[in-house]
Amino acid sequence: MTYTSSLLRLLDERGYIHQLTDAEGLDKLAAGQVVPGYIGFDATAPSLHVGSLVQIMLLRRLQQAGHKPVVLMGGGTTRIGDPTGRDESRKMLSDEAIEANIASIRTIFARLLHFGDGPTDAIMVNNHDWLGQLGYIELLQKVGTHFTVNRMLSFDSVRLRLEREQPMTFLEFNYMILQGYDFRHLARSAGVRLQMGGSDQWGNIVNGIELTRRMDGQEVYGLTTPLLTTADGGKMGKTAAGAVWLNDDALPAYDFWQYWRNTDDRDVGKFLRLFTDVPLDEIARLEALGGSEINAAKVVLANEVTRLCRGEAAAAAAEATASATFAGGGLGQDLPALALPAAGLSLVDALVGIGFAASRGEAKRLIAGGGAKVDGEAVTDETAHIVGGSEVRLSAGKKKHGILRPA
RNA sequence: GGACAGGUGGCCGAGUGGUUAAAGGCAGCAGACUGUAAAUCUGCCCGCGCAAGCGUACGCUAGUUCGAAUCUAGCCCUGUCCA
Repeated sequence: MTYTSSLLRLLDERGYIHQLTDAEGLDKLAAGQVVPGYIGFDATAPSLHVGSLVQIMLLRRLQQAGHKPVVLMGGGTTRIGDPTGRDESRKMLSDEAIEANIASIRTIFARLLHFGDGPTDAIMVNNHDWLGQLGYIELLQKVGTHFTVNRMLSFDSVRLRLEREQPMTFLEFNYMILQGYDFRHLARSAGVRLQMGGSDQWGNIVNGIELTRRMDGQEVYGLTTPLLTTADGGKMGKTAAGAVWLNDDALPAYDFWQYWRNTDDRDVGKFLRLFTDVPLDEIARLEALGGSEINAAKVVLANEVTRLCRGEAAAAAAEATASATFAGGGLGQDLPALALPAAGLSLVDALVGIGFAASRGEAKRLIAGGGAKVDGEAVTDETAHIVGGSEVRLSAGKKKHGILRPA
């Protein structure tokens, strides 16, 4: 359908919309007033990773279209764990750890959203503030009466778990009730009218909408984004080294830049639309590039995403390093580095020390397989020694490069 | 509380006394081909050691045995059914 509100038009043309609970209703609302909308985030780690970036960008779009982003930190629900898609119950975190995580995660939102007291300024809330107050009996009375177990059992998050004969605790089973309550609470206390989230959150969002309608007679809306996978079928944001973290201190900017630079050809256009502010006509031009020319589009993607998440300077430095290292065959200053003692260093120790191999055995296998290079030359002798005294370029495979600097 | 089934390497999943550091698959790493892409083919894939080898590992603990992932007992956890 064609939307009249700038919000839905923007979201639609950049590929954020998977499902809407009431497209017409929301379109009308968004065309006529500032719509506060929220997305919930977990506080299980000190940083969010690339898998959450669609949601963060969605809040950014909301603000760009003149509405109000509400970042909901799951300080309360993190103490429970969302059963969705997980085979195992989540570990419980201490209150202090959760608070510290929220503070750390806040820094990434500060880069991508404008916070403040104005009508379209972003705000951050923590559901521990209201869920923590709730008494069990009170919750059962107020909220429990609006849920039937029959229906709860039919939700994918529960059903799949049962079908796979994976355990699900009562604690987790309650997650959806608390999630639904969040929406109703935010609708009442902050005038929130929209909840967004990944497609796996559909059931939770619908629950919240119904609960809000039943308890308060208030009409609220839901929107989900498509499940993002890479073109080769993998999950977004996972690499060998682990998750691609958004926070500066969780992953070096150069590695973050490289993650985007190595995007599959087929994903370039999609990622540019979702993760950058590059205008659509420019994206259309970039994704039409054929053959190796598409690499130029990948550089734009890497630069833009890094700029948004890590800042202008970090993006420029990462690009300069990549350019010097790959195109120039030289050394960029942002590469991982290791001190090289005057007496030199064994190749094995150098590979382990700089982080290209997790153990000495792995380093030896890398060497034996022909993947270790010193100053661009493959070295296949496990006992090779690197002499000290001058700067050395150390590589593992074609993509991982580092510098050994005389100490 | 009872009966039955099950708990194996990052994941899935074989393995029922020695030749098992444990088949196979996925994921991952490297090589070839390329464009820092994909697909494909090849090699690698617990740790330490130059090596012979040593250490650690099949839910936990104690046993049987020359020898246990494999047998026994107790315990913990999960599922299904019964109460």
